[in-house]
Amino acid sequence: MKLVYDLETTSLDVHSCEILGVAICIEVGTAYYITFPEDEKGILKILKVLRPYFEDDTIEKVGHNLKFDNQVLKQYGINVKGKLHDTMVTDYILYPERKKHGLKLLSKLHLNYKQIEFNSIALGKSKEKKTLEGIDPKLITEYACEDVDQTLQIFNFLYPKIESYKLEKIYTLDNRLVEVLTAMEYNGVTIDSQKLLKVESEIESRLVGILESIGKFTGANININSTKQLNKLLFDELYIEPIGSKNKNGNYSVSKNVLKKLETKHEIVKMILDYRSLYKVKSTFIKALKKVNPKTKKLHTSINQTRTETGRLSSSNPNLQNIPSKTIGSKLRECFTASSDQHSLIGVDYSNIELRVMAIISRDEKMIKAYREGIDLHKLTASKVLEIPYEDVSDSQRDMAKAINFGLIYGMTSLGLSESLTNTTGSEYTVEQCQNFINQYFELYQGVAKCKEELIYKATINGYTETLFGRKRSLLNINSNDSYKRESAKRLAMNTPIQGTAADIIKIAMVNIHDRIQKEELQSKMILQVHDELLFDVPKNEVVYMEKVIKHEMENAVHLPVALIADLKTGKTWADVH
DNA sequence: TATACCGCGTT
DNA sequence: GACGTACGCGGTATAG
Repeated sequence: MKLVYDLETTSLDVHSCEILGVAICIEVGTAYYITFPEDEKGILKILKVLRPYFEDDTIEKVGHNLKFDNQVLKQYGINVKGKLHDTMVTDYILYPERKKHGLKLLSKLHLNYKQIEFNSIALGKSKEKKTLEGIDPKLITEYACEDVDQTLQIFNFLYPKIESYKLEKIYTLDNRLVEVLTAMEYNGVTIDSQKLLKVESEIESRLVGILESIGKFTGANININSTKQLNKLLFDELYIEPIGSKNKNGNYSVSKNVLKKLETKHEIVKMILDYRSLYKVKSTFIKALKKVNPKTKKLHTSINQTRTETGRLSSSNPNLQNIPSKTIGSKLRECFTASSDQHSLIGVDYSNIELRVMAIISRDEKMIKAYREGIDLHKLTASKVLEIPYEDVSDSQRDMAKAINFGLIYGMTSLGLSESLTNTTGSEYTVEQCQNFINQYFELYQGVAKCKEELIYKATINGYTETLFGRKRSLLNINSNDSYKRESAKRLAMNTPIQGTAADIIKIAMVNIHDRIQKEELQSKMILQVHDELLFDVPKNEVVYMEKVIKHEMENAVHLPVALIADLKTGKTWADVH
């Protein structure tokens, strides 16, 4: 038996919404039984009746976006147990290239059924604030029961495809991850708001200072944030010679890279660059960290499981995966703290996971040997490409090689590499030099060169590319007549297996760590994932044990020809442990 | 008000 | 004419 359910709530905020009703659908043979409490006051009664079923781990659960419903239930003290089948996740696994996986859309696409639209029954002016609060229970009942019925039908339609597309491993992994992400979102992260305000005022005063300096060269109220106004100022009024050509809006690019090249032409350019980076921090990141939930006093991000084409997770409202880490960024990461004085943060990241995956997928002998012998791969690359002894590789030469190694993962072209090298090393590299580096690179790592050709060939035949665990991404443009589209698809044929396999691996580790925490009834909490990094909030008496658990589960998530290494740090703030 | 585009933070 | 992956989001400009 499977229990299918769908909650209707007063809002999308899991920490402050109220449940208006629960639609339940149980499949008995081929007949469905659907119910929904029409009496608003009956909710608690209904939940009481349903609780044993929700918490019964022998009953499998089916739902659409269970991460939401299960958080709401948790808010009501119900911990859902048992195997989860999420139709949103299932559709994503089958069709990751489709950006949307909403229930109504799936109903139309897969069952050709037109569902009642939420907006047609909900009240509210702006579309963000629509609510079911105060709506006739009969209407909600009709709506909710249709939702839950369609969910089961979609499940029955999609589930067999998982097997026929050989996606069982990924299906199990991603659906088990639902429970992990539910807990992570629900836990939230602790923000030191006092410190945040200090950082903000510091930035504000620096911004005021810079604006004053800039004012000496400009008319009254110029808006530095406007690329159009900046064009007028730099190129028309200050007669700086522009670089490159005009974009489709008739402006020259005034991006960071361009401005850096213009820095020597006028002292205002440096000021603009400083202004930009500070303003970005204030307008984007400080603002984001202020979204602490007043009820829980935590910052709750949304961890999206169905938005990327590679299998990675993404984070939004706010995005906590792009909090700066360099220079000024460390100030921001200091604001992410342990939840109390009795807790610590543990930060852990996979060392070079994508390059290790590259070595594994390509079975390149030199790469594998280097990792087995603990040789620094960036240094090795530098020594071979630059034809100098391994011991003589300088830090900047290592940086250069690192950029090449990364470029490889992204499917570098000589032009892209020269941009990147000029950026990361600060000195100029011609396109010809870079083409030479690339040639040297593939000469050195012949297994990688061969693997690249194979992956492209396979994608051409299959129309898709896949990770080590069988996660697929279709590449319809791989045979396109448009060479730009075709070359782009070729890069994806190579990049997706690497990025996606790394994503699969950390997901496996997350599930296993979460299982340990549950089974051993530990109080530690996983609170963030940033692609190759995990962050935990840990009671001090569990620190030593958790360090062992986390490191072990990450390094042993899978067993492959190249070992995985997890570097771990414990401290008070995210800045300490990164 | 909605959409397009630029720019930029992370990996 | 562009020109290395994957994202989310803040800003201005413009269309309706």
